[in-house]
Amino acid sequence: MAAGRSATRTGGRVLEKAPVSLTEARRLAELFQLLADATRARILYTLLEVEEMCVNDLAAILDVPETSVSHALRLLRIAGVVKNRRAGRLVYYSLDDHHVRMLLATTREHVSHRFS
Amino acid sequence: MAAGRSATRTGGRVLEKAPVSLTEARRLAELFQLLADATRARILYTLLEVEEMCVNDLAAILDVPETSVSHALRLLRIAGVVKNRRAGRLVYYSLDDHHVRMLLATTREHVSHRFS
DNA sequence: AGAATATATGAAGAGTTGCTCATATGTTGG
DNA sequence: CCAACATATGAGCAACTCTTCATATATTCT
Repeated sequence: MAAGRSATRTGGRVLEKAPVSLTEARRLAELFQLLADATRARILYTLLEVEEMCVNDLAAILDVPETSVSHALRLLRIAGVVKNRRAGRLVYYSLDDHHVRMLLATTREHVSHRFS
Repeated sequence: MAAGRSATRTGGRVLEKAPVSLTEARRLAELFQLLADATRARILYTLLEVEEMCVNDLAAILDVPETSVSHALRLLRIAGVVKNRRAGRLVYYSLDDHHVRMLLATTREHVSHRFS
C-alpha cells in the first residue's frame, strides 16, 4: 500500500504531520545534491577559502579537466550558489549564497571530526 | 589535458594545494549524498524532531510506501547515521551521529531562509 | 584579420540511484 | 504450530548523473 494512516499497531508517538513537507524536502535534497559530488564540493570549499578563482586555476589546483570544472560551475551557477565575473579571457567565480557559505563553513568542521 | 600546473596566463591568487583533498571530498560527497534524497531527508528531519520512530509510523507520516522507507533506512543505517532498536515486531530508528544531527539542525534553519 | 588562449556547451555512453514488486525473515498471539 | 503483522532484502527497470570528446564562443595579441 502507498500510505494513509498506519493500518494496525504502531509505535504511538506519532506526529500529526511530517516536520518537513515534500516540496521543502525536494528543495533541500536538490541543494544537498550539489554538494554530493567530489568535484563540486572541492570547488566550493576552495572558493570558501580564496574568495575568488578563475576556471583554469580551479582545474589546475584540483587536478581535474577544465571542461569538467566548467560543467560543475555551470550547475552551481544555475543553482545560484556561485556567481562569476569576467576579466579579459578569464572568468572568476566566487560564492554567491550566504546560507550555502555558512553551510560549507559548518560542515567543513563537522566532517573533519566525523572521520577520525 | 588532465591537469598539471596551469599552462599559461592564469589568475594569480593560486593556492599551492586544494583545501580539501580528493579523498576527503569523496567522503563529504558521500555524506551529502545521503541527504540528497527527499525521502531520506524527511526521515532524518523527522527523527531530529521526535527522537525515535518506528518504520510504519515513518511511512505513514511521510506518505511513502513502507518498503521505500525501509530501503532508505538501510542506507542511513549502513552509513552510521541512524541506529535502530527492536521492540517486539516494531523497530525504532533514531539518529546516531552527533555531527549529522548538528548538520541537520543547522541546515533546517538556513534552508527555510534560502527559499523566501 | 588570424592565431592562440580561456571558457562554455552539447551529445553520447557508462555507471549509479531509487522505485516497485515479490519474497524472505522476525515476532506475537491464538 | 499457524496466521497475521512488521520489517528487510533482492531483482529488474526507468531515470538521472558524471565524464569525455568535439565543438562553439569570447577575448587578446600581433
